[in-house]
Amino acid sequence: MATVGSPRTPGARAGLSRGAVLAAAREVLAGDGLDGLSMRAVARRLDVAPNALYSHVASKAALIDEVLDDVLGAVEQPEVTDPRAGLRGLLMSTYDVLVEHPDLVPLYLARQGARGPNARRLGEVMAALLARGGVGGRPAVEALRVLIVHTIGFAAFATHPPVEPGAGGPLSAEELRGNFETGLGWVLAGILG
Amino acid sequence: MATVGSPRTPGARAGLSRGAVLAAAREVLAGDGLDGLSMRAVARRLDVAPNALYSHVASKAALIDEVLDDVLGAVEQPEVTDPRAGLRGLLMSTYDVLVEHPDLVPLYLARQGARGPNARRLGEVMAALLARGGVGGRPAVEALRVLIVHTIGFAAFATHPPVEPGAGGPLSAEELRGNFETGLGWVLAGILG
DNA sequence: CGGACGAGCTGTACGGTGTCCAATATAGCT
DNA sequence: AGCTATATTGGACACCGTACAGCTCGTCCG
Repeated sequence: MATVGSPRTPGARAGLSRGAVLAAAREVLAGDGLDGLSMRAVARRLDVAPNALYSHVASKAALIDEVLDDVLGAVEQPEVTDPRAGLRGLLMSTYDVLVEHPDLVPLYLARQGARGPNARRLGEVMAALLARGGVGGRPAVEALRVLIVHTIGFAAFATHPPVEPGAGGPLSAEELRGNFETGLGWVLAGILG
Repeated sequence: MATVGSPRTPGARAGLSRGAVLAAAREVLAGDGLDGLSMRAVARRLDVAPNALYSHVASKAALIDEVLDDVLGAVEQPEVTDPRAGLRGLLMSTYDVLVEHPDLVPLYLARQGARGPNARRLGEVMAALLARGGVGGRPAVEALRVLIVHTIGFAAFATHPPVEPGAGGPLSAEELRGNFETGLGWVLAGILG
């Protein structure tokens, strides 16, 4: 999960750390949902005054950004070098990670993905796979965008299903995942020919 | 834009109406952006106490839901009956409408589309087009989902561009629209064969 | 060993939010 | 005219994010 510890700076009392704040935020999120995620709630969970958080995090938005990127650290990077299989594996893993954190998905949605080092790393891996498949430059940027949209968007559907437009009962997680993979196949076919 | 007027109920003072509240909310949104959209701001614009809004709208969430569905009334319904052309036209129009309301897009994103009558009507039209293309039942539901995800997701990219992963300057609105249409073509090819 | 430094944390406070309650004003119907 | 149902108000509650000043304490320098 790639949470880092602080390297013992001078004047540091025993208490908090950036990682602890991050962890507490994720616990609050898991327990009380997105609406329950407030600075005060995080501080309460750490038995600390709300302002104390600001020694470790610039703002609530920054906190959320860090949580989002942190979670992406769990995405498995494919060992295959075949573009289609690699992208499929990477994005399926991304989808799985997102679905494991339902409360975070609307946040990814609202921010169009994360922005930290983990997210950047994933973007680079995807770009490399595309390049290996002969897709580079502007088309690669476009393809990347379609893939990311499809993945986050579908994770959102899986975690926060809206009203079903047609008919049929609620879909199981497996069906949804299959649905995602099918659509992913279409998109990859379009990208890689 | 399909805003409705109230049919003059007894005891009604000259003032407000559900439609007026909706309109004021959209004006605030256009003027001050999403962050500026508060019940108090809407009330201020109507020269009215904040609580007065609650006579016409159940909650802020309900207000937002109605605004979202309202905007969808501007989507052009295709006259064509050919599934591919019809879906393409419908979704391109949806994309255009979404892009015209940048501040609303994150809200569509967060709620996975709208839920009111306009949204339902669009869903039915799409389902009918799919059925005419020989896609029905569960596969139609899946296809619908992929299409909606692609459209809203891409509108989000167009209106709130994240950091570009690869390289190249910022994309123009036309390029983005073309990018959307290309991806849409891939998806439609996958759905309709 | 002692003092200074600087970071972590707290108390307090400001301006904002969504929304509930009781009370008032107003329009239409009988 | 009186009644009733509704719209609207004033006030309040419980939160929110976060800025500022000050205290506490570990660490380092002299």
